[in-house]
Amino acid sequence: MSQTVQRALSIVEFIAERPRSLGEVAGHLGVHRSTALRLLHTLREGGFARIVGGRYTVGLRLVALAHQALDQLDLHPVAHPHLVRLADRHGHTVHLAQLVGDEIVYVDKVDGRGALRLSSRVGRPVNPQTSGVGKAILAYLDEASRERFLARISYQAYTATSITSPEALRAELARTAARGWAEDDGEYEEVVACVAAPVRDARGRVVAAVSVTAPRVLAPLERLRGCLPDLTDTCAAISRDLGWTGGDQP
Amino acid sequence: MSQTVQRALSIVEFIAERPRSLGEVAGHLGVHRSTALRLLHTLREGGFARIVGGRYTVGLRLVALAHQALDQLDLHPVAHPHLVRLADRHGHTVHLAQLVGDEIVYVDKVDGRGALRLSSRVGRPVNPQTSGVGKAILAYLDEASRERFLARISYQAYTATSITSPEALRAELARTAARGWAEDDGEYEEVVACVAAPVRDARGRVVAAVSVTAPRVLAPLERLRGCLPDLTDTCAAISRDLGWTGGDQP
DNA sequence: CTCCGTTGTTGCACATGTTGCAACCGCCAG
DNA sequence: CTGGCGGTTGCAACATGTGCAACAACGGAG
Repeated sequence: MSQTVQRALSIVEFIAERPRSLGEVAGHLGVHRSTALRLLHTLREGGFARIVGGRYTVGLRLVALAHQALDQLDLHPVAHPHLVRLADRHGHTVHLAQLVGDEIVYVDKVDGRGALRLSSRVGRPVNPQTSGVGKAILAYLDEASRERFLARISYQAYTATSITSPEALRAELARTAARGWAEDDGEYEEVVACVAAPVRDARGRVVAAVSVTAPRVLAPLERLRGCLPDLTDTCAAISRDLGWTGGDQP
Repeated sequence: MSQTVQRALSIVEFIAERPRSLGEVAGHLGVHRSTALRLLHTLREGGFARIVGGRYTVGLRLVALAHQALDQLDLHPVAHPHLVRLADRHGHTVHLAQLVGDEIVYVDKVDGRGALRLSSRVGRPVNPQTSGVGKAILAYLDEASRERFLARISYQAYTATSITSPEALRAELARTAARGWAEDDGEYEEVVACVAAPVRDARGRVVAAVSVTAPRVLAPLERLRGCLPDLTDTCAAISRDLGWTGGDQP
């Protein structure tokens, strides 16, 4: 493991929070100012950091690489037009989460029309047990993979409706599989609800999910359930674009 | 300058192109496989790389940091809803480019409805002399800044309509300033045209520009000019959201 | 205007972290 | 079964990264 590279990556994380001075970076890393300066120079030269008003912030080359990486996921460019239309028809925020390796992450987000913004962020992991997209993916994993996920979950009680045990989550996933869609009824943030449905790849495996999400004051769960026919049609269309040929709903 | 960090960043650039094996990474850097392996392990641990099917590709943590960085730009979250609506009304791709330090970069892009995709990419620099957004920003820079930009441009003739001299560019920028908008008539890619207008910050300085862009087969320049009232209104709205209070068009 | 403290920067000696090597393991094709 | 290839690891050598001391610039207080 490379200590120098770890330091550099740690700097990038630190300056992404908000612009930072050289001294703050040196303090954060616990190194001499001259060490921090050299690391920052190298990050700047590579486009991963830049200086604005005497403070260091993230460089635009990193942003370009991130977009390049998203385009490589295959799913994002295929799904994005569908998500935009779905968000447009319902006026609510739409998320796409994908199973990437052994975690589920948000890979796209299309904002709804309202002024309220949801805190989810592309690139970040999903809470698999509280989020609609997490449950919509977990419900269709093979048992061994699913149990590995369940074993890693902390079952924290974020709100009164959070799922707090593996048994309760298994029951919820069984319900999800039976009806073909998942929901989040304020289980992570009390004021947010969503419905979600799975997306299949060419071989019929569930690799992603899409959700329609809104603050409950604007759209309680019952109202979001009204989006389900359109949502599951959208997921079927994305699945077909990925080469899935199954006739029934994904 | 840190050689080890340079190597790590070079690895991230290399694997962002497409997934790469350990041997390819070692060959690209000119180092031993064990050296490349240690660097990749550190990048993986920091979330900047991951393994898929025995090959290394970009990690999702980098994607999350990029979105965080874009949110820090102040402009992107403010402008994005306006861009989405503008793209929706016209059905064409909309770009937002921002003056960041001493370069102009694409910071947002909302795809149009057609199947054709434009090659522009968020995070990447703009060609200031061929692109509408580049010209819309350059036209309003103070003379010293503008001349610095003009001095750095290579004036390559990408197409028959490219601007190929500083004099021609100065004339074009004067026209842009006089009429309040810029255009790209296939100057970088012959098949693409656009119109663009400037965005001002709270102090009235032009800090960004928005363009409506389309393949010429779908929307020749004359047709895109029809979008100009809506485009300049949108830029005025974004400018007001940034605190600009000038009464006339930006 | 002067002085002091803070921040950013640089040259250099040296400590240490990085590096390549050799060997190993697993896999696959012949 | 064998050989080649790719991924991995322990270790000694050495090349690089590091902290230190000193310097310059800047801003604020007196």
